[in-house]
Amino acid sequence: MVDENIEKVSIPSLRRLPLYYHYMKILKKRKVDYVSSTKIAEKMNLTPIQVRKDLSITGVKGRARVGFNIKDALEKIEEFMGWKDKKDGILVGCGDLGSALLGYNNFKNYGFEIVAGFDVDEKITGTEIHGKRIFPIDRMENLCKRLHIKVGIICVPSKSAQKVAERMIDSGIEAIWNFAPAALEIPNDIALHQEDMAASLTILFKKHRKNR
Amino acid sequence: MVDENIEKVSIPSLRRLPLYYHYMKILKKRKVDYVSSTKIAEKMNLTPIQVRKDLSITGVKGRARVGFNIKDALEKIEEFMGWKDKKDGILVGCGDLGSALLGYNNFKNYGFEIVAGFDVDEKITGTEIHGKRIFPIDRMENLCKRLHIKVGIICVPSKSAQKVAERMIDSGIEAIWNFAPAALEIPNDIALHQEDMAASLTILFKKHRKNR
DNA sequence: GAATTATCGATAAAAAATTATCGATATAAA
DNA sequence: TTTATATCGATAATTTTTTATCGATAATTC
Repeated sequence: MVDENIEKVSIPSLRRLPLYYHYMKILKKRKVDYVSSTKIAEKMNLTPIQVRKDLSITGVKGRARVGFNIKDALEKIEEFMGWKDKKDGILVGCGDLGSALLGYNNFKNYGFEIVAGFDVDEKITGTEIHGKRIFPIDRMENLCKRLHIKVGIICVPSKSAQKVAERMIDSGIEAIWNFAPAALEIPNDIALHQEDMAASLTILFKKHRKNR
Repeated sequence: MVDENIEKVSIPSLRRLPLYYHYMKILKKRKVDYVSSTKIAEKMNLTPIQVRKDLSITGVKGRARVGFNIKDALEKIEEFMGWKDKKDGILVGCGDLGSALLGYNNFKNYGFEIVAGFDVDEKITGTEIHGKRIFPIDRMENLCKRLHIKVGIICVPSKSAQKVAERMIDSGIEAIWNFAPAALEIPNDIALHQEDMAASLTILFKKHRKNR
């Protein structure tokens, strides 16, 4: 059931589900057992209907007059979001942002782990950052293929991003998470998610303007 | 015209516009003068119609059989996205991610600048990170009010995020960019943009699954 | 110079996402 | 025990977003 639905869920829903999850995590810590869609919706300025609809896709069932069992809901969200499947990834470009991501502790909560970093800078290759070993880029293909790594994070400057992406694809990477402000040209069968600070900032400012 | 439309543009459009922008920036560097929606769409696996529609909201006009003048389009996108208006912000939580953002050079391309960082850790308050001064949190209200700062970035651990958000609001902050994996409860008139690694990762993996 | 073609932009159609309605149900109050 | 109420979940309506259609236009080819 989940396996059928995961293909049909909308991106906005995928962005909202983690919010419900974060909130329910807090409630669980406070020993709360149930929460209603009304309550959740209030907290995040959404409609209860939307919250119910989003939650329903995970397969969790609510109880009339009571709401959703928090333990169940957390479980179902984790399952649906695929956070229980372990996935390894590599990161290229160990500058400030790359290093920060290498040390980002929350990835493990979502089933993800960065197993190694790559960089061109010989001053850092051979060292460790946040406990992750950093290799020169020409080691990428071998390492990825050997460990069957399918996820790559790009944190290099824009002008090198395309080249790195191509190299990742040659290394067997099938999903690219791009933090460089660059429009990558990649084959249709490679998954790409663009993390765009420009877009984020603009969305924030747009909301701000609307509020005034 | 832009002022009317900015209220009506969809979030997905706002996420796509920077991609067109990045791509056209590259073309401009290569001395290309015109590009068609067909070409752009091809590069990023979209439809030409969607590209035209997105671009049209910025006010840029294309030429039949030729496409869009790149210089004009870049200009119009910058204007429409509000990247020409200068905005200052502060950042709370100068750990790995916070520090990386303090040193993120691209913000200035989008009219944004972080003018100061705040932290509880006395080992770093009083110092500078990437040239930005770091203050203890109790200085926030005074500084924000004095400099009329309206934008705040949260990079603290989840459990402190709500408290920091409230403190920001008390300090006059009107737009919050939250990097902590926490669902903030804030008044309706405060703009909030959640940067959620959990959501991003999941969207990436979902795309990946679909491709296989 | 006429025919062909690529592209735009306006409008229409289709698809997707959000919101509303309402009967069913479970708890609490009378 | 009965009544009132909060909530769910299914379905319907609405709104928003995406995609298709098509005439107009500008460059290219014949």
